[in-house]
Amino acid sequence: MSLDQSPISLTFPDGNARSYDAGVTPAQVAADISSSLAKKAISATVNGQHWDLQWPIEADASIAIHTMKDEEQANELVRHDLAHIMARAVQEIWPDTKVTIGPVIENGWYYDFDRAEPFTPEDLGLIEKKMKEIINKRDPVTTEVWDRARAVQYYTDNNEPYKVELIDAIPGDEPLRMYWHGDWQDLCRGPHLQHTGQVPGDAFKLMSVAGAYWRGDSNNQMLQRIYGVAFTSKEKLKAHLHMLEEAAKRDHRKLGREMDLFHFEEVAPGSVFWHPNGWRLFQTLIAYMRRRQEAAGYVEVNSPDIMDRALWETSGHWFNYRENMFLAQTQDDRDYALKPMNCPGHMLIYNNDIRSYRDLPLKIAEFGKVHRYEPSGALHGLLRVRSFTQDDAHIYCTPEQLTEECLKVNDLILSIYRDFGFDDVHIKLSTRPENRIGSEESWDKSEGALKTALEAAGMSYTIFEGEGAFYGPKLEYVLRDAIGRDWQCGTLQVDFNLPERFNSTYVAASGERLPPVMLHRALFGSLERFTGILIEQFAGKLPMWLAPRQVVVATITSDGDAYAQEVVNTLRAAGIRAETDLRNEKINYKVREHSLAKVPVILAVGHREVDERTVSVRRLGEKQTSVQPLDEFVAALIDEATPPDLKG
RNA sequence: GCUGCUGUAGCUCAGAGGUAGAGCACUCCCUUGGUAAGGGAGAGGUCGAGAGUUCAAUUCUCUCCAGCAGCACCA
Repeated sequence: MSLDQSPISLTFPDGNARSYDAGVTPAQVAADISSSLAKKAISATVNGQHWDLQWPIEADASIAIHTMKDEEQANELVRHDLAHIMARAVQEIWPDTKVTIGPVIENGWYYDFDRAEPFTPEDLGLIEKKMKEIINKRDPVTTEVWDRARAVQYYTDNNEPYKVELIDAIPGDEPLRMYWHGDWQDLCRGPHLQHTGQVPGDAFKLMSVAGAYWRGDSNNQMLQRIYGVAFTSKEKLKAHLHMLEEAAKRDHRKLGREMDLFHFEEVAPGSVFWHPNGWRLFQTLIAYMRRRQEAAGYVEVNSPDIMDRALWETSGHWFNYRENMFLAQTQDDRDYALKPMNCPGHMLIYNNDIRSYRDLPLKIAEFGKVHRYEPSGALHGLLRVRSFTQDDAHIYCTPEQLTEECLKVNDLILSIYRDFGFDDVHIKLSTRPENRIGSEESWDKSEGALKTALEAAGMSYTIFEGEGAFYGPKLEYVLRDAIGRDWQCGTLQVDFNLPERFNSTYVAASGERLPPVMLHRALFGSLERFTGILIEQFAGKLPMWLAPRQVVVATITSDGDAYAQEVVNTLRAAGIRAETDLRNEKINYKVREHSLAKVPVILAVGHREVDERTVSVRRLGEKQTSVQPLDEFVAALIDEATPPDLKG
């Protein structure tokens, strides 16, 4: 762009600077340093911006030249180039396919196509083969800047309507960048590699085809999306594929069957049939939460599952969420609905008495089961269901108490997550959505209260504009699990609206009747979902205090039956969840079966144990065993099985 | 809800236009065996549901239901 050829100074990461003519490209700079760097270079960072080797530099700048050793830049370029190479491969095989967009994502990329015929799994093999051919051609990547009119004309002529639409959506009037790999061309921000041969041909894999809406909008046409994963080396690809296999082994749906925790039926899609083992785990969680909430000053209530339409009209659910509610038809000409939330019921409990400022904050908790008609495609094991139990609570307080109550909830949530080994928690703050009730003023206040509390607690958070609930903004607590996946669990919402809709008041010190502020909060969120998350977090190997069966006492021969029963009785008396296995099977068989079912402790008893009043202890996942006196073992296990909140 | 795929015994899966098979699990018998599958016998299926094509459908076609992956959704 610049006409003058005045020298500019480029500063390298080691602090040295060199002088070049304005308009020099990183490729020229690399060649100036060494011919081997010129070959190996993949891109540059110029003034902190990821920069194509072909882009000119017009002013003084800092510069770093990247090679494949720079993992972050290399991954981005490899994935981005593969997106283009895949699109080119697809269009070479099926020329009538229209291209749309193909961004880099975590571990890989995807590209969305419009093609009448669906891609089959076999097609993926064809495409992959073609991609490797393109890589082997080592086609140089070239780039030009076009003005919009030319770009629009080009795509119109080439029957690529999606690209035209994309250009129309790019704001302003800035020129557009075009990229070529051989003859194939795409509109693209860049940067890209020097040539297709810089992509490692053995470090990528096409993973799946699925539908995806054009521009993410379900009103738009559905396109076909092909996902790929790519890395800078074959070893890294293998490691990633291995990690996926490991994650699949943690799948709570699979473990739920193996551990005999729950199942689903066609007659109740999205609703759980809890088996004895699963229900024990579920109840252990509820008992824990009940203790924590009681200690934090909550009172527990229970409200009806089915309530009249009138209530849901008052709360606003009837107008905002009726599509997603289960309705109950009866012979008395009334419309009922299964509760999708507990809050309206709690409003009625609040309103059933005259509340004084002395009663506030009033913290009403309920392990209420709610029903929501979730879209069929959303259902996923325990993680997304149509009926679930919330550890729900509503805190009624004065405006003055609001920030402090938010802080208390925040502390409680973090403390509880730590008890389950979740130390890595981040927070999302979702603000007023388009569809909402209540005044701007009340939204200002409630969003402000959440921000103030977070800042007072020194918590960092990410804002999600327009993602709040229809009645108020919300905080969402997101856990990162053992293998780096994020799970949204707890939530805290401020609500000025429901108290107003229900005409709720409290008597202030002045004698005035004032509306309380209300907090909605859930810590586990959905008990069903949290159970699923725990199963995946621990890969089924639950900590002792959560394990539904903590001990199985397995006999080696039937001579040990009486003693085994005695051991179980002793354990049960000590509050341990223990069972006998007296079956006529070999100890190997029993050990295998209980190990697969993830029972944390197997006690084998044979002649020696009977004679010496000991147990042979085998821990889940350990090969060696240890023989211990029964009393000693029980004492140690009691300690280990004590829930974290009850430990001294 | 949308796109694609799938649905056969409790589980994991094979099969084929002529009303079905394996392994494990289950029941019984033998076996009393010291830390991840001892041996034998037996029982078990309207092949997801309904309709259509056909002499004949579990197999082919259509509709519905459910599941899986992704998208959209998630008060």
